Formats: sequence, structure tokens, C-alpha cells
Amino acid sequence: MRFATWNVNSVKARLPRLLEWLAETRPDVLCLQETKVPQGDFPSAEVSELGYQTAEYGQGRWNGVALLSRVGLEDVRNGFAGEPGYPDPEARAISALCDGIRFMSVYVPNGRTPDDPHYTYKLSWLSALRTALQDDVAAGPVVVAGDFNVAPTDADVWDRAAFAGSTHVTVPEREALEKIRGLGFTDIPARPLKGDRPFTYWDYRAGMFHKNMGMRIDLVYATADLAGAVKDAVVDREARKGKGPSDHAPIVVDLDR
DNA sequence: ATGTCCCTTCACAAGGGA
Repeated sequence: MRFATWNVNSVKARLPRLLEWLAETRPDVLCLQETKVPQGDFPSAEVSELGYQTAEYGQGRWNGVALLSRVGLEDVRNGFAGEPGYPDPEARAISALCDGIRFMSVYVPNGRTPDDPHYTYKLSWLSALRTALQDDVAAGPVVVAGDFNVAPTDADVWDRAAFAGSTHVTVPEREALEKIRGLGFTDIPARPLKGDRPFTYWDYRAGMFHKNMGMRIDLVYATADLAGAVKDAVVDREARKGKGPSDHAPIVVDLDR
């Protein structure tokens, strides 16, 4: 099985790139984030021509997550039990069973700055996610993949000094991820296709991509049975190149299963 | 680092978010 995760930064703006990438990469399951389309506006017809079923959890202008699968899509859940809002619920998580594995696509709140209420929301959201995942982990194999908006270690940002006082690198954010891993998840290491660090995000500005000034904030968390079956995992930085890319690159994981 | 992109609307320019 091959699965992937990708923050596309608007599925409408990215549709040509998405379709081209799907036809080339052919994941069995794809976790999408930041679709930025209201519920019902996901281009399901276009992806169905490539053999994919769609489950979408959309919202007006921001957020939005989706799952694409060509190996089944059952027991779809928008959001999770106990998920906080800001203050209303936001479209940040969707999960479903695909070929016996529960896949959850997540778009963790950004947090903005450490003194912003949005940062508190981010920590609450991650804590509630951990609680909700307990039942899923007890039920069978689980993959939680997406834009976590946290760099797990200092090695996961291009320059730790540049992030002094910023979100994404604070101890409470990192501890929140550690607690999620404590449920039995492994942070699946992905190979960078260039350079020594598997960054997944590069700001559009200032030529950050070309200077490889990136961050590893898109992550794949898999339970032990699946982590042991990983044959290969790569950050597809090719998808960050060329005309009209997302600011995030996909992570592609191959399982011996 | 703040050099872009994407969304929206009291829309053809500007603000918000990332």
C-alpha cells in the first residue's frame, strides 16, 4: 500500500497540480489539508476519474480537509470527539477506514504567536486530539497524517535562532506531540530527495525554497504495526517546484502490506 | 527572512491569514 499526505493550500488553485501528481504517484490513500473550499465544493468528480472516492470536510474560506481513497472509504468522521473550536468548530480533521486502517487527515491550528489566544487553542486542540485517538488506537491500526504546524526538534527548522519567540518550536507544542506519540505512534522518518533534512514546508517568500530554508511540520504518525511495515517514505520536493506549487511538499509512504 | 500566494468583499484594491 502507498499513502500520502499533502497540504495543498487551496484545492481549487492546486487542482491541475493535484491531478497530475495523483496520476503520477498513484497513492492508495491521500490525506489533504487546507482545501479551502466549502462543503460540497471539493472537485470529487475530477478525482473520481482517476479512481478515487472522496470524503471531504469543508468550510468557507479557510481550513478544510479531505481523504481520497481507491481502497475503500468507510466510517467517515468529520472532526473528532471533544474537538475544541475557535470558538466555533473548524474543518481541521477527518478520518475514515481504508482497507482496515484508520486514516486521519489533520490540519493543526497555526497558533500565530505564543501570546495569542490562537496558541492556547492550538494546545487545547492537540490535547483533545490525543484523548480522542485513544479509542482509535485501541480499535486497530491508525495513521494520523497532515500539517501539524509543529517542528518536533530544532533540527526540523532551517535555523533555530530565526524562530526565537515563535510558535512551532515551543516546548508546550513539542510536548503535546510527544504525548500523542505516547499512545503508541511512531513519527515516520521520510527521506529528503535533496539536502540532509526532510523539510516539508518552505515559505513562498524570499526564495526560501531555493535556499532550502524550510521546516519539517508535516508529519506522519503511524501505530507500531504499520511503522514496522514501512518500506520507504520520502518528501516529494519535486511537487514544490515549478509553476503554481503549494508551499508544502507531499510525504509519500510505501507499506509492505 | 518578511522578497508570495490565496482567500474574501461594502470587489477592479485592500485586508487577513499563513
